[in-house]
Amino acid sequence: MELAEAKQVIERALHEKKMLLIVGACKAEYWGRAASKLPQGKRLLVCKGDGSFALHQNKLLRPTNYMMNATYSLNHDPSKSELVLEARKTNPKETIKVYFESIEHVYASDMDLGKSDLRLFGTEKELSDQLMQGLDFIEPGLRPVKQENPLRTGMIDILAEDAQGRLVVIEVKRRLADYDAVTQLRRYMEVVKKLKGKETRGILIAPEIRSTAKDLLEREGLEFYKIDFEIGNPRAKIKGLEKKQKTLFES
Amino acid sequence: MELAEAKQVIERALHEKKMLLIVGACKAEYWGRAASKLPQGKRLLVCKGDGSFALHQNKLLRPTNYMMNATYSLNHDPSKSELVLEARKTNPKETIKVYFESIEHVYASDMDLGKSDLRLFGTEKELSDQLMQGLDFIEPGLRPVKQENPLRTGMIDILAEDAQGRLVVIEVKRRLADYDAVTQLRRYMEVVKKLKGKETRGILIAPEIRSTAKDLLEREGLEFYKIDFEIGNPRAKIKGLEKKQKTLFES
DNA sequence: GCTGGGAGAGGCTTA
DNA sequence: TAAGCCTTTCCCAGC
Repeated sequence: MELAEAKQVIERALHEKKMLLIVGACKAEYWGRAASKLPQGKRLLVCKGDGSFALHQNKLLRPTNYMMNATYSLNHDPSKSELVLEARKTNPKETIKVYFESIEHVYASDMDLGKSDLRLFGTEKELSDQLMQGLDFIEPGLRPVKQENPLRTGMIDILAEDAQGRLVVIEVKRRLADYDAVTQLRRYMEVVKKLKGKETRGILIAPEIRSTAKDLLEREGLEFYKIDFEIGNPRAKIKGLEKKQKTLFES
Repeated sequence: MELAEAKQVIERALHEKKMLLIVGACKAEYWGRAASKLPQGKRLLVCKGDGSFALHQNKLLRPTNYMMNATYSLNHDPSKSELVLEARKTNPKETIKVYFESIEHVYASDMDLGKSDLRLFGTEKELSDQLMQGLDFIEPGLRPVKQENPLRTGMIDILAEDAQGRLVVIEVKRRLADYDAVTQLRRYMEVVKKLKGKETRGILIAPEIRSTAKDLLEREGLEFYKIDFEIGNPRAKIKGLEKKQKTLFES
């Protein structure tokens, strides 16, 4: 395809905020939060109606170069037989230059910008909501008190109270809990204990826990419950639960 | 475009590991680590040669649905006038089904899978390499001992020794350091202190630090140096440095 | 607009 | 494979 011809199509597509696809041989340079150089090669460039810019190779999910809220300038230098697309943005200031040596394919589609209409199920918030409905299945008399309790240094997922009137800090993870999850829980537990000046427990609820994280958790006298939840529609359904070690306060 | 015709092109492209682009009206369902439903709408589907699958709307950088290492099955039900592309993978087990009602455009390009040929500058590793060249500009007599020192629970970016022979654990961040960066540093510092049984310092080097993180850092007696570096080619250049509070061991 | 934190994070490296 | 961690993380919700 002639570069001059491609330029026409591209300019029009960008102006009309269409979904623009370009397949061609190019090199690219990026300067902004970091910097990068991409040598010559055949690539796919996708420019979306909202100013999203993504240059893809034929592997991996993520683009090699990308930009949000880009504004474009397009320049064709016939003497160098090169079509240069420059994407810019401010805050932070970034630039990507794509130098097309040849263009194999251009396609522009009038696609609705629409709102994000994806409905996602099985998020951490959903799981937390479900737990707020009741915690008796974990332990009789354990009842949720407050969800998303803000502390200076983070947010307690669920604050609860057990049958003995002790405060229970609950940290929820929708997937493999790691070292950070446990240090988070410990931190919140310590804050609450200091704040309220009474015995406080810390419970981590997750489908799984990393071994090193489990070690720390046990050393700190925190509790872990393995939760088995079904990703459902419209909400996560808790299928099972398994206690992984004794409570500090159990004999 | 006829669905039956599209099916031929798509099947061939997938088999030949070409970069495949499909623009069409579809709905989609995902089931795996979470679950999602995407109602009818015009979208772009990109299937790459390495099995990367991404369904894009005309906004945002990230796809609404995606999968790595997908294997495909394609089915055309003429009675329902529907072309169904199913992407599957195991570990974890995931499925995406895309139901095409109509297809506006299909394009397949024989694009090299190649190796990742992007050269990126201004990474943390680069910054760390630069610091390994010498730390005298931070403090006279401070010298790097080891880079990327592995611990059971993580990696020390730089282990150094100061003029007094004390071990210094250095954590480097290329951008705003957060609470986690400080807990990381504290963890490594504690491990080293216990291991070596002698006075140990912990230094965080970053262009900026979050206020809550700074609080923790100061409470823990750790040190923060604000680094000002220029993203260069081929390496980050350290332009300036500012000490943000006194060392524990200073009067 | 900036800030904080989750994500179906992705992707890389090493044990 | 699991663990740990960096990323031009992206993205959203809250302030």
